[in-house]
Amino acid sequence: MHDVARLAEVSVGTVSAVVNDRAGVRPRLRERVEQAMTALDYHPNQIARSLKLQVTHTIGILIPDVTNPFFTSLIRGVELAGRERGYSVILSDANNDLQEERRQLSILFSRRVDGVLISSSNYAAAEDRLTRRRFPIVFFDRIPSGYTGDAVLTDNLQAAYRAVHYLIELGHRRIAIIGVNVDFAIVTDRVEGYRKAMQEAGLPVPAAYFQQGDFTLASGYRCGLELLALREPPTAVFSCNNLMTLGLMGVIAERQIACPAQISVLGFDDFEWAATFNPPLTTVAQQTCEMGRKAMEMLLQRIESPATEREGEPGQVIVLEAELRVRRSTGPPPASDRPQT
Amino acid sequence: MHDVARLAEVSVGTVSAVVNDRAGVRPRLRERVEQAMTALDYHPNQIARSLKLQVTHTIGILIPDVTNPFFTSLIRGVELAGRERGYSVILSDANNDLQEERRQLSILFSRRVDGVLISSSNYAAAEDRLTRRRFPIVFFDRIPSGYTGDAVLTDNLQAAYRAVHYLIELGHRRIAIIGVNVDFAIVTDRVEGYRKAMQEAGLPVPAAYFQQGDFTLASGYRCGLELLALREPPTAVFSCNNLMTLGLMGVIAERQIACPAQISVLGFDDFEWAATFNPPLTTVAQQTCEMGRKAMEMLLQRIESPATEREGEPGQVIVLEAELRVRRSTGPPPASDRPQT
DNA sequence: ATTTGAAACGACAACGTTATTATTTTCTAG
DNA sequence: CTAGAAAATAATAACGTTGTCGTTTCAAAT
Repeated sequence: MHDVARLAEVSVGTVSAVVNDRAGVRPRLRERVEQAMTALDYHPNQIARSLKLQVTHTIGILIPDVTNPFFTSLIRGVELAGRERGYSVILSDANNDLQEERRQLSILFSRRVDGVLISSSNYAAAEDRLTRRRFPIVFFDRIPSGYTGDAVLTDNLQAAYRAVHYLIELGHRRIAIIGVNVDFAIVTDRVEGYRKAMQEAGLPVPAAYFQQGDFTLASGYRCGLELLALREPPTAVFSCNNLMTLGLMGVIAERQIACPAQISVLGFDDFEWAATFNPPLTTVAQQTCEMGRKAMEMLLQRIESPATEREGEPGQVIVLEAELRVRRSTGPPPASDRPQT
Repeated sequence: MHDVARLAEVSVGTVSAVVNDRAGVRPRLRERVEQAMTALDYHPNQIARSLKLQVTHTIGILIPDVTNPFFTSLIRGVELAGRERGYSVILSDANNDLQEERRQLSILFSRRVDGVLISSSNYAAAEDRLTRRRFPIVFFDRIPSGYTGDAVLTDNLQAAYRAVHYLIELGHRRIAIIGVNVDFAIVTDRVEGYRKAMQEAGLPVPAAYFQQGDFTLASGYRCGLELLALREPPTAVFSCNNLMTLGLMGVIAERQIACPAQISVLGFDDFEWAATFNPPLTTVAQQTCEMGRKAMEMLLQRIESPATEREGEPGQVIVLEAELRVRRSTGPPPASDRPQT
């Protein structure tokens, strides 16, 4: 900057003024400065600027698994929204590890990110340090129960309810679910939606139809195995996340069980190639990219509103609708299992 | 830091010394400082530190598409390697857009990242500004032809050659390829491997068997459509990337063509659920996570070696082997198409 | 021409660190 | 005990910006 100032024969203050295009610098000078900048290939040092301004225009995003397509689609939304307003994003993959999540959070804080977006592997980690300080933070998707701050999530209960209801309407009576044994609304609500739909239809839910995975493909495979080994296997399965659905489809293909003829599969989470799967998967599609976008916008709004305003405000929650995408992994149950009418 | 110093009744210099645990501070004082730090919940300001040290311990990674599983797996490797050495990563998704790539690169530079990892959508953008300055940069995967600096990539030619050779050994004679019309070694080498295998076997490659996609699922679908519409459709298809393979599988399932009985499919790029696909996909598996890791390590090595050393050194290139994972989307051609022996 | 008010510009102190230099304390040996 | 060396601590100038506050320049009005 000093070099630019010297070359253009102005003071550094003036250079700063043209960089941030503040009013009050005469066209002639401005031009001279701009020429000097390109001549020297000068790029303002954002680090120095951050130090001075106490603002980094950087946010951190902390997710449990970068390789999960749900999150990558979401990241795209975050990036897009951030880019429009000049924010960069530091990516942290907690790898489903609590310790790691806490450590990453601490690093982000040290780097003075202006805020963080988080899909938690765990609640406490985020809560203790950041929210207590009224640090701008918004949770999305995996929101721990009991959290009352800013968040954006899908209407999981309603979405699950409708999905299972659809299966019931197709004539299924023996419907299993693959859930996850953690205390996130994302899971409990989906299970609740399932229960509600089943209960309304007067359908029983034997304990064996209630499987617990852990979000991974392998666990979906394992649960599928259990379900198919049952004396009375389900005619439809509702799987609570994308990777578990894929695992389940793995067993089904392996055992050469006809889908949907013998068993219907309906999975939560859509992804680009769900439609080219064989059979094309019926899914509950969340607005992933939109979720990322909304979460980012919410965060930026918090960041850019003065701290005093933040103080009193209650947590804001955005709920997105999900869409049932009927493809060909669901169909009526086998004739022998149809309810007599 | 001043507060900590005041509370511990020492100078800021001493606090700095204990934070960076430099030698020469007596145990008694050190303890007092540490107590003060925890009492005030002090976290060193990395921004100020970066400004002073002229080093950010941050690298940028620029990729063409975050939602592509190939890249996400790679990102994981990058993160892992970075974490071990205290580096954070700023993610930039160029979205396959040249303009955007250039802009993002400029932003990364302004943020004074210590280096960048890039899988290019385009060559010139990266070249002009960064490499000319001997800025630490390593390319991976999508490396523009003509680039001579640091890079890590798969032995694409060999991998493609072996894949196609495998198809030929199965008895296929009419083998098509879905490539991409860009000047990246990643593509040209795969095509070259295909050609080499075909030529060696004395097999013809009609122009119609040579399709051009653009890395996307939709393009794979489109190319598949073209191939199947041929008067003499291929009995096997070699697809040059994961999304195009998925698109191709889409058409095949839609048209109810038996795979592998009627047509074999072999795709470049493996992914977690390729094995649970129906049929399980035969793929060429690159060491994605390892590629990320290696690229990061190479970059960090450049960064941490003094600039003078960097000057003369020629570009370093790491070549990784790929593995052919035979699953069930490939098999012998239909009986009518078998070569007479 | 001179005054006057506004608009342009420059000097300089921060921002939170680190590293160098200067100063004080502690220890060792005569 | 005290001189001297060695070790520990303090003071302070950077790092590259921004914004405040004087000071200068300019254009219009007298």
